[in-house]
Amino acid sequence: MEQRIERIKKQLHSQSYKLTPQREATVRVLLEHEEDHLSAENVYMLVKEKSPEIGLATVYRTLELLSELKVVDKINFGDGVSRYDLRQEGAAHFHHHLVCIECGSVDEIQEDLLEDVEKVVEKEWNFYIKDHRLTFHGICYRCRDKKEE
Amino acid sequence: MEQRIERIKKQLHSQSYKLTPQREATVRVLLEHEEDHLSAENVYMLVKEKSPEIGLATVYRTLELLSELKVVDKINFGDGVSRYDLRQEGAAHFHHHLVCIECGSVDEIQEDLLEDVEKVVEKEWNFYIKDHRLTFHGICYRCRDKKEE
DNA sequence: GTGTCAAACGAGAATTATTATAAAATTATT
DNA sequence: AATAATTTTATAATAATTCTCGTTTGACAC
Repeated sequence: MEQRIERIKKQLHSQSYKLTPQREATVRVLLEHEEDHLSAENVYMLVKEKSPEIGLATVYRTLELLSELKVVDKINFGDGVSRYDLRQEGAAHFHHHLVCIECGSVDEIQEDLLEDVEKVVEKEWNFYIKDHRLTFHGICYRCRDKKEE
Repeated sequence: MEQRIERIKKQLHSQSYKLTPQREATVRVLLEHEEDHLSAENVYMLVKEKSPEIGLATVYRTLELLSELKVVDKINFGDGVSRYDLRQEGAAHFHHHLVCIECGSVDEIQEDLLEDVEKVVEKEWNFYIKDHRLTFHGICYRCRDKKEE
């Protein structure tokens, strides 16, 4: 945890940004909820518990900044809210998501899976891929189990 | 064109919805701009040209309805606006997109490409896939050509 | 055709997420 | 400690979308 914060601090400094207490508090919340897909509002409320003086705009700016630095990914599942997801350190590519249309849960797939597809796209469409977003909508294992009962 | 409208009309009727003049005008705009990825505002302005009395809320309501019926897909490229895309008739799956980070163009890939990936996901994650969204971000062939000049 | 009733519409208000603004506070540096 | 630049706070502004509600329309029975 401390090491990751330290590395993020260095990353900020290398572009002459500061790791202010507000930014650190925000990063800590993201690290503590790595599994989740928090909205800006979610992050705001969680940060407020530890640092009640923080403003919503600061959280937005911090998330925007972290997004630019590729520390987090800003994603959108079509529910009108942006969600922010910590990138795995050293991950070349963005991970995928499984959104359950029954219970609304969002699971992550860290494996790449798209290598072959990307080769085809690069070749057939002459498109130089920098990043990708892949989301599956369907029914998760939990809801499937429930139905069998 | 007329046949597709006729089929959409039947689809609406089968769920006891009406194809009102406003709805028909909206569908016509979508058919005429099948290549594009129009926002609700875009659609509204185009429909207004032919049917100036139409209201913005009606366009939103119609797009929402068509989205429920799977006639259009509501997509979100992360620019804060929802876009609406006609589904290919009979297409089992939603098509993919290539978003160029230089010129902002959006191209479509109609081929499935994900069959193998989906098999893996269904099996390994025990997830029953109903639909998917796949978007690549990168540099399109037009911008690549430009750079070589 | 006319009456009826639910569905759909239009106009504008309301809501929600996000961004901009400006004054005050903080930070690193001298 | 003073300075200058960055960052924060609080609030206002904006933009996309949805809601409300009084009015209109369309489909069907008579």
